This record gives sequence, structure tokens and C-alpha cells, in this order.
Amino acid sequence: MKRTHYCGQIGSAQIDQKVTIMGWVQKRRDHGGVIFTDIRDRSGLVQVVFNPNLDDDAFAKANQLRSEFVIAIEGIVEARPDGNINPDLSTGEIEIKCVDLRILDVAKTPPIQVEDDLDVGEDLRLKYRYLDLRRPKMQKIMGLRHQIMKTVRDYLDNNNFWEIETPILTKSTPEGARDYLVPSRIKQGRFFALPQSPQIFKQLLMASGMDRYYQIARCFRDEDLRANRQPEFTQIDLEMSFITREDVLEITEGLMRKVFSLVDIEVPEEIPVLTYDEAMARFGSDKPDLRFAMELIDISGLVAASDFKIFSGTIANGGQVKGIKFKGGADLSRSQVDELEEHVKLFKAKGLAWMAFKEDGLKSPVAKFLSDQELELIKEKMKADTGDLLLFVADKPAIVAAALGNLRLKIAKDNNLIPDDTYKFAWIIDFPLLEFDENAERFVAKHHPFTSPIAADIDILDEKPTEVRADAYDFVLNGEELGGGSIRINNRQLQEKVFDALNMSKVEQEEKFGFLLDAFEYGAPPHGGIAFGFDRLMMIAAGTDSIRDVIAFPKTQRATSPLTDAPSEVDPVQLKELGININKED
RNA sequence: GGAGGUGUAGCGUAGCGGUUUAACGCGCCGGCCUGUCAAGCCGGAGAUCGCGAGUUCAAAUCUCGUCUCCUCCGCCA
Repeated sequence: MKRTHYCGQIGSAQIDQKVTIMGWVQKRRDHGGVIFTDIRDRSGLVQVVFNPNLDDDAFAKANQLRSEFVIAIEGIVEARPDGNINPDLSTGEIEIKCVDLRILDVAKTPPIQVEDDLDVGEDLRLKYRYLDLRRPKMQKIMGLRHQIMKTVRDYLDNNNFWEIETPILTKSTPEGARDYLVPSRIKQGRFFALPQSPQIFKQLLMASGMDRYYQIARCFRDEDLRANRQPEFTQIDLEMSFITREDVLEITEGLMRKVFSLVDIEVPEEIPVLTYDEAMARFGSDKPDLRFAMELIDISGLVAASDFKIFSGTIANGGQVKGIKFKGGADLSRSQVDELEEHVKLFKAKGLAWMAFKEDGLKSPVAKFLSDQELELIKEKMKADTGDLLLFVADKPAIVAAALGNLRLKIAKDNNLIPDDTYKFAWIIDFPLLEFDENAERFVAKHHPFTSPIAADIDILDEKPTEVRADAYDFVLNGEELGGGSIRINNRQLQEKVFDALNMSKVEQEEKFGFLLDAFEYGAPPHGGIAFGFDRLMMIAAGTDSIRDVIAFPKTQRATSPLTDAPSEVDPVQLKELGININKED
């Protein structure tokens, strides 16, 4: 028996034809004298009818059929009798009268039913992922994932990019995320690291004259998981020689246009470009969600001389006071406002000052500390009307941004202020090159240590390191960072200078990155690139809020696989070969 | 590392100190049924209430601990 059609492809065009389909039993409806079954494959469902008039054997066998049996059906396509057309099914105009049934494999009753809109715990879905993936919804996502991947490849191929693989077993480097390590058997006591990204290799490929490279690359970071973060994830990674930032942005926008057109999302001709400083000032985030306004307003100038010490004192100590306006939020209950205050405290804010402009006047626990004039100026600056609620945080700029930026998102989500089916793209540029890490007590690279400073800022690298801007750019959609990249350093002197600024010793520079520094001495072209979080792209394309929905075999929040039970203990012989002893804590 | 939520038949839930013999829906098993597609009707099986301590005459229900899964903070160049 050889399959002639996919289930979902059969329609009126095949009427009277003999077809052979293969797939899974979705459902059996036994009417005693006639049995209906829905057969499912990747393409959809089709109804098969078993009738003793047609074939006694097949009819008898059909009694044994159960959900998820794998079967082959040979039959004649017929139009359904009048009144029996099912408009909900793409194949609903026809049915297949079975003349031969073969059971290819039987199935136990599945622990989770294979159907969309089944509310089932995610741990079970992951344990029986092969059943979960049979659901049409999941099949659609995996098909879309393939389509997008193919689109990416086609687009980059058309733009002269070569797909080149880079090592999975590579070298642990400082900076960045925690590495996944792989012990070496040949060199005991030494370890490979799985790549956090192909960053250094793609730069070496530029030094190798490959001109344009891309890879749909698996990356590994041993950090805690989130709804949009997996320890093992996929990037669209690309790099170009002899280009400037504008070239990378242009190529990227073209790529995004192709990809999003697959899901009918329009990428505008002009994508807004915000500097990092502007994004932080207006939205309190370097990945602002531009689908709604509620921008942060700086009222520091209005309250610097105020008698309200929480405001004026903070400003005197180099801090600031900013606020957001929750339109129509004045009638929030006290406990609802308390909840908002709890939220900003998550981001280290000490408190949340508020002013509610109610019908019967201003209500605010801080009003009594402010003069009438100050209150009036604040109201004016914030453009507050009756019914509005103003919320203020006074603190260091970084805390104000984090607190209000996240409060803004929470209010918008909780109150449905974010329009559906709206896609707001943005480029964020001019990131700081360095930021001070309080724990490490040194500067760390905001992007990565191979990012080039903007040419004009190179001179101040020594005196004012925090003011140096990086020639880096992030691609943001709906408050999600989809991709980021930069123009890279391509000469040894500047690269060493940046390593120096990161407090990396010459010895360490040589040990960890000597091969890259060497490469820069043999003629490396100016180059730059970008990497996209493919899974996050998929989340948006598939309209899901969990990264696990777009990965065939994802891991749980504890970075384990319920399906395979990885990570698992290994045979002591394996450990011995690797020269590894396990210290079991108590 | 921290905060919050969660766990009761195969699945989703209800019950939240004692009239419960732990209920309901889906699924499963058997019977009837020749036009169903959320098939229908009749009957049935299936649960040491995550695990471990404790309080109590009595614990699915209260307390503590622990584990799982989820969300978030830290972390993620």
C-alpha cells in the first residue's frame, strides 16, 4: 500500500477516485451499523466511513479502532449525502468509503488527548511531547518555524551571505553568561564550552575573507529560565564586511519584512530610531513598548527646591523625580495603589508617590508636603485632568527608569491599554559601551567586549569611560528585544584598549583572546553584524507568550527535560575516563 | 539565591475540619444503535487527595518542612 494523498488535501476534486491515506485515528463514532472515523495527518482531518455493505472485513476491523491507532485506508472519495456536509472541516464536503483498512500500529489510550484547546498541565505536555506535538496547533507552529527558517535562508542567500557552521565544542571565555562545559577525555582536567553565540568565529570568518556570513545557530547559556528564555536557543546570526551601521540596519529590515510578511505583519518603511538615552528617558527601558504612550515625565526641575525632602533630597543627591500618568486611574482603590507600590519596590524603588485627581478634588498622601504652586505646575506638566492618577518615583536615574518603566507595562497590561494585533518596531542605538558592575566592582561591556566605540568617543575612553557610546543597535518589537548587534573592533590596539577598560590583564587577554588579537594583526576588514533571537521571533509570529510553544523539545524552568529526564547521572566508567569525581554534598 | 502561585481518578476541576461511601465534566471499558462529526442512550471501572512530619477525638481540608511545575526579581555580554 502506498499513500496517494494527505488527508487534508482531499476534496471535491477527488470524488470517485480511489485514494490511499495514512494517519492517526482522531475519533471513532460507532453507530452499530455504520462506523465513522476521522483520520488525521499533518495536513488535517478527513472522515472515513465503514459500512458492511462495502467491505465486511474492513467493517469488522474498524470495531477495533481506538484513538491514536495508526492506520492505512484505501477507499473511494464520495460526496457526502445532502445535509451531511460539515462546514467546519476543510474536507467536510466529502468522505472516504473504506474498502481496505490496515492497522499499522495500535496505541494505548493516550494520557493527554490530541486536540486543540485542551487545558492540560505543561509538565505533562512536555513529558508526552510527541503526543502534544500531534495537536494541529503545535504542528502549525512547527510548520511555520520551518517556513520562517527557509525564508531567512533564501533572503540571506539572495544577498550574498554564505551559511557557514562554527564549532559547538569551543573555548570558555570570560564575560557574559555562565558557560555550559564539556569535559575533554583526551586532555583531562580541561573543558570545552558550548558557544553562547558564534560571535568570535563570525569575526574570524570576516578576517578570513568570507565577506558575508550567516548561520541559524544554536546558542547555550547556563542561566535561569524565563517565559522567553531557554538555556539552549536559536539565533539568526549574521556578519558583513566593509559596511557601516546603516548597511546592517538595511539588510535587517529587509529580512524582517520578508519574515513578517509570512504572518501578515507589516514592517513599516520607516522604523523609528531612538537613542538609548532617549528610550530610557521616555520609557524607562532600552526595549520600549511603543504600542501605548504613558511616557515618563521628569518633574525634577519643579520640585528640586520643594519642602518635600523625599523629592528635593533625592535630587540634591544626584537623583531625579519622574512620573507617569495613568489616565482615568483616579478611582483606583487604596489596595490597588498599594499593589502598584509593591510592584515598583520589586525594582528597588523605595516608594511610590501618587496624586489622584478625583471629582471632589485632589487626593494624595504627599500633597500636604507640596505647595499649591508646585502641585499646579506638576499637574500642568503632566497634563493631568480630573479622573487621572499620577504616580511618581524619586531615586537614582537607573532605579527610576526600571521602576516606572515596569510600572508602565504593568498598568498597561492590567488595564488592557495595549491594542491587539499592533506591531511597533524600533531601533535603539548609541548604547553605552560600558557599564559599572557593582558586584564585580569593575566595568563590563554592555553589549560584548568586541563592540566598537563610536569613532568620535574613542578619545574619551580613558577619562570618561561611562560616556563612551557603542556603535551598537537593538531591534525592538512591542517591548521585546528581538535582535542586537554592533560594528566590531577590527584592530588589535583598540581591542586591547577596551579589554584594558574592562580591567582584563594583558596575560588574561592573551590567554583568552590571543587568537582574535593575532587575527586582527593580519588584515581584518571593518565588519559588523547582528543576531536575532529566532525563538522570540517565532513567539511573535505564532502569537504565543511561551518560548516553549515554539521549540519542539524545550526544557522546564529548572532546565530539565521531562521527556528524556536529562540531565541524568552517568555511568561511573564515563566519569573515570574523564577524570572527574563528583562531590556529593551531604 | 529570593518572592509569589500550583499540586485531588488518565486529563481538567469541585470539595477547604465531621451527613463524603471524595463530587462533576472529558476520556476509558461493556451493551444498544445505519448518517455522525462535542454523536446519542444504558451500564461500569478508575483516587493510598504530590511527599513527610505535626495539631486534633477526627485532616484532602489547619500548621511546618520538602519536592514538582509556572510567573517574576537577581542572573541572561
